[in-house]
Amino acid sequence: MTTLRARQKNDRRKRIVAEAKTLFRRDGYDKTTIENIAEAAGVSGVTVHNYYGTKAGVLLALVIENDALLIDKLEKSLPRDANDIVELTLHFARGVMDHAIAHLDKQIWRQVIAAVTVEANSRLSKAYFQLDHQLAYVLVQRLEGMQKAGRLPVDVDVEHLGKALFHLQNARFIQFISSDDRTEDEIETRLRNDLTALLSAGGRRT
Amino acid sequence: MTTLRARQKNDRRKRIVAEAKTLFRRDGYDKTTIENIAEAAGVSGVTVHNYYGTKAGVLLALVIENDALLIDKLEKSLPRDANDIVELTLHFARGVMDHAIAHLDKQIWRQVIAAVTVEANSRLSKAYFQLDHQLAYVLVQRLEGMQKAGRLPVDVDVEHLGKALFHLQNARFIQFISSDDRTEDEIETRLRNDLTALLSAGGRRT
DNA sequence: CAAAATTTTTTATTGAATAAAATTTTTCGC
DNA sequence: GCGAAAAATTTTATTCAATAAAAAATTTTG
Repeated sequence: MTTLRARQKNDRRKRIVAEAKTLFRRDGYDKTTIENIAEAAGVSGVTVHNYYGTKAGVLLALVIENDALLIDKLEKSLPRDANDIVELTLHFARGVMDHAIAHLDKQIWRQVIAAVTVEANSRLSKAYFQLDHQLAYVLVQRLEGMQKAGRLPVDVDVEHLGKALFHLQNARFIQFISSDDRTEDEIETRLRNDLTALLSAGGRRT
Repeated sequence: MTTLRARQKNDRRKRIVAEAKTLFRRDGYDKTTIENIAEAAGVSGVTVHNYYGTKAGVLLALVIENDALLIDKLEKSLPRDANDIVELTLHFARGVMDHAIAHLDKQIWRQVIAAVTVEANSRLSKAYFQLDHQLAYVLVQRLEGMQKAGRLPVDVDVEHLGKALFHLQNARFIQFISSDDRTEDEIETRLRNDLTALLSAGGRRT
């Protein structure tokens, strides 16, 4: 049995997040005030604070919703028969960037990254990192597939490899959003350079 | 000829940054107010704003000062005769973490990362990224040395490799400061795992 | 239906950030 | 050196995020 109280709370949460997304997209993060969001959602400003702690908290909540979709999307779109690590990772990186830009602009993504860093121990940040982890695992799974198909040396630890690739991709993603005029192509090139350099540096296989 | 005005301005800058460092370290970032800093430095709060824009701006200014020292330190301490990439990078990472912790605590470093992300286009953030770039180049130089000494395949692009290694190290550094109880050893292990996985995944050299 | 429990709203305060006006200090030509 | 002009700081005022405590409203439960 869901009590009335629980349902109302849920409704308010939904309204707050939905209205926040609309306002953030329309007016930008800075120009949207907590009061604006509260008014649009039909609650008081303090209630927004009670629910999400900070303005960035509201932002994180909506990003987390969207990112859950990204995982599904990547799980479907990431090729299972990739020939090499580079192409796999670049495909992954494209998926992440496309998805990000489709939902929020760079200025707002910078706020997201800042928020999960400063409030790294908050409930919402942990949820965010949890999703990052799942995202990295999509990559790990594909690498396992490649290893089984003999396209990757058997002595490679695919879990470590997947996480490393994810980190690299993430670093470049942050670079992508950190400047308004850095293009996806530019970032793709850099990531490709990272990967080819690293992979070619291993050398001397027996 | 340095005018009196220029000298006074310089003095004020120095006082603000020095007092801010003392206060941030003693009371923490959040509990230190701009007014506290201003009072300690003998100026008005608005002057601090005029000089550095934001509280985070003051923090960045002092971090930039310290990071210049880090570059010198690493340039000296990073071994020129490293046998492999892994040991070189781990040494580098240690240097960065040790230096960071020696100057400010993790909570404050989180503010630094957040600040350079949100205000990615500000003067101070650009200066910060510039130092990051120089830092990465210390690594690049060592790699060049290794390549010349025949400890690295000649077809490896050391500039790309150095930047990639730096990014990876940086990602792990951010992870290091993101939780108060993550140790340097723990991070070293993770970075080692990243590197060995990536380097072993390259394979099939002719 | 009424008391108890829960939640939201109201009210108030602190501090960052920003802008404009007022004041002080330095500079520079004479 | 003096005084006007220029430059910088301080004062004053405002908006908004964040937080806390008290008050009010609503739901739950016996």
